[in-house]
Amino acid sequence: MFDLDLRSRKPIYEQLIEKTKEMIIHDVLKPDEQLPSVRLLAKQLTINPNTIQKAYRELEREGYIYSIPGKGSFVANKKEAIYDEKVKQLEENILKLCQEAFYIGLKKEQIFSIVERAERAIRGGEEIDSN
Amino acid sequence: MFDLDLRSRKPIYEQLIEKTKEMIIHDVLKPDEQLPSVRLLAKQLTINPNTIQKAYRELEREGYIYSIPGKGSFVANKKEAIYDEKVKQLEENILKLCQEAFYIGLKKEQIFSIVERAERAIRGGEEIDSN
DNA sequence: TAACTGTATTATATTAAATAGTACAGTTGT
DNA sequence: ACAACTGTACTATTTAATATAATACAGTTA
Repeated sequence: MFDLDLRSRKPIYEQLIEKTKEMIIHDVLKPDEQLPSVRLLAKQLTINPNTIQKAYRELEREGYIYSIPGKGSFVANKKEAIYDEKVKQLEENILKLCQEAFYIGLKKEQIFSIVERAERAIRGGEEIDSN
Repeated sequence: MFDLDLRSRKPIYEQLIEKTKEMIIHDVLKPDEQLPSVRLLAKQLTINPNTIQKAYRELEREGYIYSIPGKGSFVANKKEAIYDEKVKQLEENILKLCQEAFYIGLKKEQIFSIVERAERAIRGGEEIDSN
């Protein structure tokens, strides 16, 4: 579930934050679903509980989860806000890359074909949604 | 010229590598043009010469520049190879982002409009090339 | 009450990044 | 020949971020 690369140059807590965000955005973790406790997850990942807590603290600060002392940590039900932010961020990144691509001479058609390739890659692995 | 953010969480030498690559790709630095010496650039950026050398060493390893002991460091004239690699890398990144975008529900038309916005942003600031 | 939960704190260890200093050999222009 | 450049190499040290370790406290749950 929370599989992360302990030998990466990227900090563990950052990886954990990213993975958790992804799972929330992709609805792998449902709203109000309980997350594993800091101690349990630390044991499972064989890392320190403080590292987990650091990640959870940041996730709560950004509104992805909420924590109740004594009860546990849960997925926030603010999917719209989070989703909108994610879309905005994606758009920014795509825009930036496309500008770079145009800047060094790629043509619009080349980028369109990449977009279509991405669509096929995704649509191929999912049931058709009829819209 | 080599303006970089000394307070970034990103290592200085990595920033320097990226900036230099950009300038080479964008032809701001021409083939066989001499780069500032490690000592001079270190003084200009008020950082340590070793940090510059680390960046130059990596740039040479990747084929972006070549260094001649006693003479200096120069921009490599392998633009085609570097360019091809850059294009490939850009395509990979765009593909990845588009897959992510499709995955969370964006439509092809939305991404196309982003691509076109990027094109306008670039074409607006350059003379038309007639192809 | 026992065993969970989140939270907080302090101290320590580890590692990467950056600095500092020195040295050696090749190049360049005077 | 000489002074002033160049790249390169090496060791030692400092700094900051990351991660660990060990506790502690309070609320929750069965």
